[in-house]
Amino acid sequence: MAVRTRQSQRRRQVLTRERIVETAVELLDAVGQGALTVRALTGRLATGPGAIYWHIGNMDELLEAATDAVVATALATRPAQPVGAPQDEIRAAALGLFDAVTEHPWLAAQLAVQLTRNPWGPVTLRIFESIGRPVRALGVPQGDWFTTTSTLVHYILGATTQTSQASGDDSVPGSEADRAEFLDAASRAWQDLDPDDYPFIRAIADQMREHDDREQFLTGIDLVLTGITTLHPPT
Amino acid sequence: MAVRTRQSQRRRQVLTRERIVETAVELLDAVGQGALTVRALTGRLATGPGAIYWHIGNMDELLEAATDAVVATALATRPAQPVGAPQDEIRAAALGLFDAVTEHPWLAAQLAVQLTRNPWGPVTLRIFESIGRPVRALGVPQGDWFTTTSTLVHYILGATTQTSQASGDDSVPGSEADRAEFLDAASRAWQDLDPDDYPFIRAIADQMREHDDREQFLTGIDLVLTGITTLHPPT
DNA sequence: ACGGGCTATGGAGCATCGCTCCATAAATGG
DNA sequence: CCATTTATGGAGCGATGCTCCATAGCCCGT
Repeated sequence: MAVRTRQSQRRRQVLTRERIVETAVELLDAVGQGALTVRALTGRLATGPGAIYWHIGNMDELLEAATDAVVATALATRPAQPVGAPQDEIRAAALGLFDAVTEHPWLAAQLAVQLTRNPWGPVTLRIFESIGRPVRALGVPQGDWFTTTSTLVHYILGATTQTSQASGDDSVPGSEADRAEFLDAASRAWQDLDPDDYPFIRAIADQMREHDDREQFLTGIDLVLTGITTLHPPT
Repeated sequence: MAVRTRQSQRRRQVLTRERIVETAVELLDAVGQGALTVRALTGRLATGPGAIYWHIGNMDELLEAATDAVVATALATRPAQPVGAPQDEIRAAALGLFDAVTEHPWLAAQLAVQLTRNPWGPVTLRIFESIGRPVRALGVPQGDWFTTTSTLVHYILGATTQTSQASGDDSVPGSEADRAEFLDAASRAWQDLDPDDYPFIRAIADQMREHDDREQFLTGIDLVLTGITTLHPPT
């Protein structure tokens, strides 16, 4: 009976919520944001909508689960116990998210949407925990833990959501040449703006063309960290 | 003929891109995010889809135009010439956006989505200009204008997109009592999390229940501003 | 061994969406 | 006054998320 029982745990092993989420991520990675439909899922999984909705309940719920899965692996690369300085912990977690977004172009939009629709969902919670722990280790007084961590998380999410490949297609990450071309076009467009309405944009058009997203992301992190350690000097 | 010409400028004044955007904002404010459909628009404007698509081209374009309109008025409340300290200019612009989001609940999701889909669209440009000008006045060296402003804008957008009414309905802003109830429930849920997985979240559950979004938003702004003035001390 | 009850499946189909097409009415220009 | 252009609104297409339901597979008590 032991054998029967072990087999029965998976019935015919056809469908699991886990397997659905997994294929959803595959589909999102391969074809892009707009291609994750229940029909595409039924095709890949050789089943019908009823079977999927038995496990998943909602399309938004599936997207949330897919996002949570990717974010979890992105943050799980760090060891459980902190090894370096708290600042490095924060940088590592932030970069984990940043790289996950560049690797999964659909993640940026999903992070943003779920941040608005369910501000304290599992994804936000996970990120908050990963950033909050080193913030605590940073010597920030307990009364400021929440606000300080919020500031960091908000910056990270704002920056990662804007850092998406600006290619026409949604699926392919876009080559380096495409990116250079895009930045060039944008920079030129900025030069042509109305000097009365957009003097500042025109002034930074050059910097914008030559900037590196990842490097700038880290600079922003350090800027916020500087603010934190200035307001709360380590004892 | 002059009279004819003046009349002809507006034909029968039935449809304008401006009028469509205006009704779109009304609809979004009244019924909520998911209720802005072309059919709802044709109903309110007593016309057909063809007429609307003659002016608008795309549903996303309409949403972008609506967002841009609201953001423009939110930022336009400030005088053209700076009157106070650069820090106050930045706070004013940020609060303008913050209040616009609380007034138009759909704005948060739209800001987020457009930030990912079109990172350098008109909306982002407008916000960048409003924040960049006081950043320049802050004495930040020219080479750091772009990065510094980016950091601020990213924090502002990240924070405003999370600050949405967490009510079930999408339309009504949600009463004060609803918010208190929601925070209470969330705080209690956090207490019940696994202590091994979420020690930090559990530790800040109390602060989370009692926090004020707007106040915390401003604290975050000041934190970033502290980082800026620390890295770039005013001469 | 076997049959009732629960779990899970996949297909048919519904309501609704964004959007296109097109006949045509209104304004313009020669 | 007519030909041309501009603008309109309705019919309808393809596709979507999701529900409903007949039924197949599995568990368990007898």
